[in-house]
Amino acid sequence: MNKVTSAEVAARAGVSQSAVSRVFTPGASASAKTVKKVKQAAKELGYRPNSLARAMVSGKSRIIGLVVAYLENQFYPVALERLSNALQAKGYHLLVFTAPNSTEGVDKVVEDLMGYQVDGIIAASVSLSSDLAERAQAAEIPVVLFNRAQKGAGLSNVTSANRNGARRATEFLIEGGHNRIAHIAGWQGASTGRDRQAGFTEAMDAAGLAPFAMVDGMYSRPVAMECARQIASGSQIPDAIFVGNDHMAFGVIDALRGLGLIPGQDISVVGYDDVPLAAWEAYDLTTFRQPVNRMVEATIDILMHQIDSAEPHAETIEIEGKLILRGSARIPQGWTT
Amino acid sequence: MNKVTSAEVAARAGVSQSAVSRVFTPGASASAKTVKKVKQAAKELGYRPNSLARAMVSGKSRIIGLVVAYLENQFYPVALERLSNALQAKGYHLLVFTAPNSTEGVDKVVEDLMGYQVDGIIAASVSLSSDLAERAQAAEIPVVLFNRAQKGAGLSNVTSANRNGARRATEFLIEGGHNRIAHIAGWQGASTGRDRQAGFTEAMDAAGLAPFAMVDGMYSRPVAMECARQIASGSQIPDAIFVGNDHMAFGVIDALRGLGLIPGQDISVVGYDDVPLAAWEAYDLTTFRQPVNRMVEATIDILMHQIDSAEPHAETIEIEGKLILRGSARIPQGWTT
DNA sequence: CTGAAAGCGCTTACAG
DNA sequence: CTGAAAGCGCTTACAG
Repeated sequence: MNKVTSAEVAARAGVSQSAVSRVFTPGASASAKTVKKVKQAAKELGYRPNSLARAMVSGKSRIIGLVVAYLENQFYPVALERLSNALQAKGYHLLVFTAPNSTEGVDKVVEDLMGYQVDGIIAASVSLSSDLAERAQAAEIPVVLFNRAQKGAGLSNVTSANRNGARRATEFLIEGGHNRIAHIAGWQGASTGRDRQAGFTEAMDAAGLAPFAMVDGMYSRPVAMECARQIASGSQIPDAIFVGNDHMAFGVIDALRGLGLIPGQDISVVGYDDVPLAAWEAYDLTTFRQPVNRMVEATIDILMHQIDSAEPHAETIEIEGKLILRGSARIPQGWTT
Repeated sequence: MNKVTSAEVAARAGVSQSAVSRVFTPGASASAKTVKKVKQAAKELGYRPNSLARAMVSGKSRIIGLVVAYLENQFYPVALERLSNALQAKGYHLLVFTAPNSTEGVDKVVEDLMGYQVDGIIAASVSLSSDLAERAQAAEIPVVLFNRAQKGAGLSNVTSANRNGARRATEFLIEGGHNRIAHIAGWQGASTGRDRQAGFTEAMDAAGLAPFAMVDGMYSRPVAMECARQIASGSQIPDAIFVGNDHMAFGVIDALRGLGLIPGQDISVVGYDDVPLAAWEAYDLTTFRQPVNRMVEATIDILMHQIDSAEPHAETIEIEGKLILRGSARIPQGWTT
């Protein structure tokens, strides 16, 4: 007994194939008697509706495509898990495609995804070519960029308020009395990297401070470690480093300790994201939290809304985060919040 | 222009719909002239074959279902990424279902998966009811348990040689001169937790040593931390702790440090997995490596083989790992490898 | 409420 | 090599 079909169930239950279909279609009408007979027969045969056939005729696959570049940064597995849970609760599932972090790579993968007739696409930490963005729109499949902004492509974006957040993190450092503040920035090829750097610069300018150093850490642990070593090895070293994300900040802390410097004491380190590891004692990282839960909710809201509405339009959502105080950075006198 | 179909391409190219299909079906025959006309028309229209329709008629969806319980333990995101990459290279994709770590929860999710006509299922770190295992077999869909063994259910298993590995890790500790060795075990409801504990016990017995303590850490960070505090707070404390996996070992190290103990100096800590974080300086964890790459390869081999073969049978693969020496545990004199 | 029938977009024998 | 036709397993008007 390989695949059981609705026709077989119908035969056994003594009803038409349409009746079986109705029993398994939410909202369709069937008498209590029919429902009972069909459910009974279905159970005996071990029948489940074929989701693929259903998708073909209804035009809705209830599959959402997720494109991710790398899961090394703990922020993404966390987001993936939340996304999957929330989507499952709504009867959707995630078809996962890993992609190289290049526009061509992502484009190829998104095309594949479109072939699967996904109802929507979430692209995490990657960008699409504008050509592909147009194709997706033509195919009427909603795309939302998660944790990445891309203006003008007609795509929806969900990010935290990166510029604000970075500004506030930097202000925290300034108020803490630091005045040799360096920034190991997020990848400048990504909106998050640029926006956070802009926020840093804004706060420094407002305080009349020049950055001690400002380099691109590429969202890479080894690169960030190397940057930290360079910055903190000279005759004069910074008294604080604002790092473009937690993943790099962990590397920076490791590098600093390797130099004999104690974060939170000799030098302050602040990250961005607040991944679970940031709270672990080994790092105890002060960081600006990106509210993953709310980012996930917003992403799903947009998707669901666009799937339902005939005339979808791109939305840009920025969610405010908050600074989480821990031990890796000196806390200003009387600092609240 | 919403969805472009093969019929539209056929009309434009001046050939039959079947011809279009053949051009896009690997291995089907079409003249160079036809191929050219069709490709041209397809490009103009932005046509891609509908994978769902293809799956329906061919009976192969080229989708593999992945069931995961939790992504907190870094071992799983790493495995997920490798799995996805390797599968993509073969033209398959991962439909991800998150499941509560209970048999009922997993069963429900696997049923959903079967509804999607997946070509195979990978269940990572979860178990299936034997009832469901039978249903999967009846439906002829191969299931492989990743990092979990379950005998007698007729399912394939891929694990590392957990018992051996744990024995070797424990022997390493014994040869290092430790004699008050505790074990904070992996969850005893899981084969990995039990097998590693068995390996620990085996080595201890062989050396004529009684465990200083042996408790179930449930693969949970907070539980493991609490265990470590209890074990290391008395008047006599262990000189070594073998921990059931890295994820717990990080918590154990944090707890120990909180007690003023320095891992690798005052007390040795050995983990199991060798996740990337184990190599980071903040933990510098000596651990027994589970070869993820080879586990992934084996998983995919089994799946591909069973998808192709008419009469598939369950396979059980155990892959040998190796001890990775770092700073969290004292190294025996003259220890090699 | 229910059944017969059309159709979703493909692949694949079957003739030619 | 190529086209006409059947069929994959469903949902959904359409009559009754």
